[in-house]
Amino acid sequence: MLPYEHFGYIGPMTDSPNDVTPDRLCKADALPPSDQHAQQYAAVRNAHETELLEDYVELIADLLEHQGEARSTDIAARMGVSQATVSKTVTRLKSLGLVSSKPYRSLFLTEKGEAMAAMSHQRHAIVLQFLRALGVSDRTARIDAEGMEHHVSQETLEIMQRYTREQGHRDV
Amino acid sequence: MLPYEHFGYIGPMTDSPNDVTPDRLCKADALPPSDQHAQQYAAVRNAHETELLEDYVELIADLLEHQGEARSTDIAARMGVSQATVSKTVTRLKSLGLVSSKPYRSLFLTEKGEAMAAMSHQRHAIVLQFLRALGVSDRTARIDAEGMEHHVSQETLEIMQRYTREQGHRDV
DNA sequence: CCTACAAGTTAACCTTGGCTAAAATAGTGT
DNA sequence: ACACTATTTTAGCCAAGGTTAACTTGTAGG
Ligand SMILES: [Mn+2]
Ligand SMILES: [Mn+2]
Ligand SMILES: [Mn+2]
Ligand SMILES: [Mn+2]
Repeated sequence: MLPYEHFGYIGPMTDSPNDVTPDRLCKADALPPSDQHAQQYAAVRNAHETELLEDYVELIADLLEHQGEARSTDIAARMGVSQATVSKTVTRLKSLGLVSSKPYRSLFLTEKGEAMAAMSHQRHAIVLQFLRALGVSDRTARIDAEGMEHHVSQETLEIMQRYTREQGHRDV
Repeated sequence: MLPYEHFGYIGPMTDSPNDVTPDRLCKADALPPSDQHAQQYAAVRNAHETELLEDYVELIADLLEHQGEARSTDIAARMGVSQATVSKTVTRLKSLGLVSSKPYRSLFLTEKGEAMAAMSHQRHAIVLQFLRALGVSDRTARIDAEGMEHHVSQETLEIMQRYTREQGHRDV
């Protein structure tokens, strides 16, 4: 069931970027202080709380823009998930005030939902364009961006933006 | 509860890397075909199935290396989670054949667990070093890497490695 | 108009990953 | 040996995100 029977091979690689390991070859790198380490994991758990919501509102906004309406059938197809699952998640989105709809009708975003969609879309685009600028293939960049986007801080986003901009001016 | 009341501001930014939008200013960018889009989300769901396991075995390996033993108290402290939660997750890790221990004793990794820990550690290190090479601060890089690592494909990992290596030779 | 079929909802179930509170075990010091 | 403390486990709770199967509603054709 779990896809971890095969561990995809990661070419030749040592622990440090340049092979030599100049100073201390003892004790790899030490663990960060316990409380800081805990905050790292907490940040990840935090991101997990909102990522599905972000993907939903982003997708709903895209459907509204590109097809004129957001039907839960389309969401189910695009998310690769059953309609029942979409229905339940939409209930949650409504209870959070992100989405509005009348029963058996198609979906709309509230102001708050639109704001979240806009932020998510922008962040998603920055990550995707950055990966492409790095040289990642379109297909892979889309897959990686879909997951990475939820774990990229403001600081990193700005650096990615700058890299993409400069890289775009350099060669193309 | 949900931390999405405030939307962290992302500086001035338009949709395309260079501001001008040369050709089509109509219709942003189109949605990918439905089945491809579904595969993106499926890949993310897939990563979510293993990421906690990966973090656990990685942490257990680190504790074994740096402290000589892996006690569930330490794991709980480092993960920022209750001991009961650790106990339950460890049960799952054991049932998956990744961890072994006798009741009330500290933890060890099986062969399989060590293999997973080694892969995860390596991938984590590549992502962390890449972020630092990009110019992200240590603290932020650690936080982002903790989440991103689980969503970075082989292809992207190799590109990150190459970037880090070249960047390391360029200035430093 | 009414009937089929498509679309949406609900019910019942499952696993994961959190929690608290209480019970069991291990280890330590006197 | 025994009692106290720290550690680990268990039990019972919860929410999220998934499933299938059955039910309801909307809509388009004849
Ligand atoms: Mn997105
Ligand atoms: Mn996403
Ligand atoms: Mn890791
Ligand atoms: Mn991680």
